[in-house]
Amino acid sequence: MPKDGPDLSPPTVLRLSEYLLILEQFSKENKEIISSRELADAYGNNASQVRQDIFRLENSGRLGQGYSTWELAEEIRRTLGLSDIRKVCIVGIGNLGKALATHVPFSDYGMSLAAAFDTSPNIIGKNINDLQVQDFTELSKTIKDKNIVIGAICVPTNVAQSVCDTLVENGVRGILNYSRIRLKAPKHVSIQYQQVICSFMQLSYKVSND
Amino acid sequence: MPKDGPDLSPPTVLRLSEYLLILEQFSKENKEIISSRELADAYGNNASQVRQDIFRLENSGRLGQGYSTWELAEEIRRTLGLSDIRKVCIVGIGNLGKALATHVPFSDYGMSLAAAFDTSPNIIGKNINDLQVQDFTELSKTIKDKNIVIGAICVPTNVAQSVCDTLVENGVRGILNYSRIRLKAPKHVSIQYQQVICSFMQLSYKVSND
DNA sequence: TAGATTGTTAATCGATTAACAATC
DNA sequence: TAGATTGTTAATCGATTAACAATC
Repeated sequence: MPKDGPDLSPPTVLRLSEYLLILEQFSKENKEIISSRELADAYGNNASQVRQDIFRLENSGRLGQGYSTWELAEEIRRTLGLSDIRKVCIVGIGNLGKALATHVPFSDYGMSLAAAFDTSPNIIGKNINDLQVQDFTELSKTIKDKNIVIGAICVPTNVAQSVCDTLVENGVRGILNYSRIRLKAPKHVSIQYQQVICSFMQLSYKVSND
Repeated sequence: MPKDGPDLSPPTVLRLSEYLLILEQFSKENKEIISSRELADAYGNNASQVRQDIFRLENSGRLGQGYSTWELAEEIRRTLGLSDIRKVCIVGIGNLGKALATHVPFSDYGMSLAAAFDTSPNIIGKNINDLQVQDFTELSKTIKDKNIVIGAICVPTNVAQSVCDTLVENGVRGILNYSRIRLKAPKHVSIQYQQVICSFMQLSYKVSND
């Protein structure tokens, strides 16, 4: 029983987060029990991998009976650290930042968008979802006061590194980077790259080769 | 010498596309030669993996001398199918679609944004980067006429599947999905999921566990 | 030349898939 | 009960890392 300590592999963590969206869907359709096979069909992998992923959780289904949609979702949430509402900020409220702020369902998944920053006077003070866009100069204070640990960088490439530095200085440990440069940050900081152009390139390769 | 046929693993394809951004950077700084070590340092992996990735390409560097920044970039582009300009469309020109249309540097990486669609009369006819947003009803004809093979879905979740179906019917074989549902499509169609909330969840896990 | 660096094979590591007893 | 399904170990597969001869 080597089942303790949180040490899920990155692919497993990614899939768990994606299962959560699917479980949400099933939940809405009032499906209370789901089997590894059904989840696999919805996801596009196989039942064995689903069970292997769920096996890593602290506890899970009922032997021989499938998983309770609700309990499984709850357990995934807990494992991903979403039980206590995690606070997030967005830096740079252009089209992209605005899109994230308005369309990402933070509150459905144990997070809350706690602050948004920009430097443009046209944007500062505007409201997005009951949240007022703040001046970038207030970033340090706000992040510390509100205990924000995750930040999305949606600023132009040339200022991305300096925004990253400021975030890190003030205690942010998870960064979603939409700029096109590779950021330098201390090892304790996790960076997720969202380089849209790279996704298009991957598609180009696939389209060329089958 | 088992070096033919295009059969790069997904992680390798992803990294190659990311190397390309880095090479671009070095190129701008007039660095003409780059070693596997330098590239690895910039990327954040190790020289061995860089060489292994490049080894998969048809040809590459000069033994003992490093890689020509320009030639390597060109070879990656070729391998990813970006030599002949690949045409792309975006469906749904809300904040997100607008952000992609304006900020993704398609033309720097062998692609071209050839069409954009929406259903709202407020948006149809507007110009983005010399491109006029078209009525969604023109999608089928336009995609076929212009030979568009890649599409980004930036529409609300409830219509995403039907947009996907229309794209596939008209010959699109690569889809970037920004909606929150899992799309059903024939096997010859590649789908890349860009579920932003999942990226945030992955960060949450990392932030919780180190 | 000697030091640096690639191309390429081999070794290691990790992730996926298969299998099946235990359970409901 | 019999059929379905999980939990978990073992087997397979693939990706990363190490090593080093060949080359400049």
